[in-house]
Amino acid sequence: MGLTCPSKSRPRDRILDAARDMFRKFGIKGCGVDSIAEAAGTNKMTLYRHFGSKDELVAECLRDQARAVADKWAEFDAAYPDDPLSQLRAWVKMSATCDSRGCDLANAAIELPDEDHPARKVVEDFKRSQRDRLAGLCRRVGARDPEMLADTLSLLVEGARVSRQSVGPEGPCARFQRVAEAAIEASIGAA
Amino acid sequence: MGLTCPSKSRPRDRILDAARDMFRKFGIKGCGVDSIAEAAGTNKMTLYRHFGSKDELVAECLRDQARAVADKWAEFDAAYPDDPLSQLRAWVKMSATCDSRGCDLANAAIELPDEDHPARKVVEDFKRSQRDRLAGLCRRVGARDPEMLADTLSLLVEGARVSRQSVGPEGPCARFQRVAEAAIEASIGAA
DNA sequence: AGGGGAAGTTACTGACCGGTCACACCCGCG
DNA sequence: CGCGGGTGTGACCGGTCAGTAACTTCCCCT
Repeated sequence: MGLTCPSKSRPRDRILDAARDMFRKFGIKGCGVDSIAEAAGTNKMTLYRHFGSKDELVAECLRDQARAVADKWAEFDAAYPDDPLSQLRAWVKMSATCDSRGCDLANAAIELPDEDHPARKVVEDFKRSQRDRLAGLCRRVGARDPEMLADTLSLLVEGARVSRQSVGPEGPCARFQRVAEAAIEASIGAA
Repeated sequence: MGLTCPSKSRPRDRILDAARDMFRKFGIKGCGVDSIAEAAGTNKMTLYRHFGSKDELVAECLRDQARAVADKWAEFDAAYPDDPLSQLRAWVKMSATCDSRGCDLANAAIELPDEDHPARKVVEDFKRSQRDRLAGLCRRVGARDPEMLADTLSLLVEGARVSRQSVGPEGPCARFQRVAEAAIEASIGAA
């Protein structure tokens, strides 16, 4: 069964986990495939047998995290069925209390300027679907201008995540939740 | 024999310019000192005589850009003396129409997770002073909650810049200016 | 004219990079 | 038993990295 134990799981999953951790700690370009394999308790050869290249490993890693976020949305939907406002608030709260290293997808886009990198498409698709999901909620919540609110929230959460990395958690991002909730309230209050 | 015509200026300035350009194009970790020196029409040795290390070059580069932004603020102050609202709007407009590769300072913070990197302090100081300047303007403009407005605008502009890199200029950042101006208006309208 | 500092040149170090190879191993399955 | 696929091992490739040394050449200033 799904033992969380160290190395009994499949190498592929361990590599993915280790890569995510190391990319976060040192940046994508900041760690080599050898160290990733070692951190995963395996070796470079096995890594290359599962992922054709480092670039592909990065892309798959990001796909994995995109899936995790999709699961979060599903959780919110299950927790507050037919209650888009609560879902929206839960999402804001989650975004406010998440890890200090920001959004790995956005970070990857910044760290990999090459438009042809396989990770770029993953990031773009993810961010777009993220905004669409948000816009759907804004519509269902009865916002005066749902598209506008969706973009506002998108910008705020993106800004909060990058601000936390550059000035720390005591900076502008400390007020993110209040600002975001005020934006929601203003948009549905004036309907 | 003057092959290197395009460069009459001092090597140090050329290196700084070339480094800025290349860091933007390929990322900081994405280009070596040798290529930077070559792009600057000089050589690695001269680069190392002016900047002790690549890390120091990065830091100096960012200090340079921080100075450029400070100059922008001075311009706004000169263009609209004693008119904080116009200054604020000019800053919003500038932030909306700036280059597509985002804020180099914030990008550096994301690309260099090591807290001890000399560039990190530069970024943190810059972002903090940036927010303070903004807060000062928000106060003078008579905003209901100046600190809140300053943080809102900080988050929005930071978000717009990173969003432009991950989803492109047609994404949420396209509505940045409208959102930001609405936030300003809401904050001074309700005074 | 000449002296000195700044700049250019070449070559080098040692480490590390992404990626590949050949080969030994282990373990479940028939 | 033997077979085969997934895994581990270590060596290896060519290239690039940051950083240094020793020497030459240029140009500005007195």
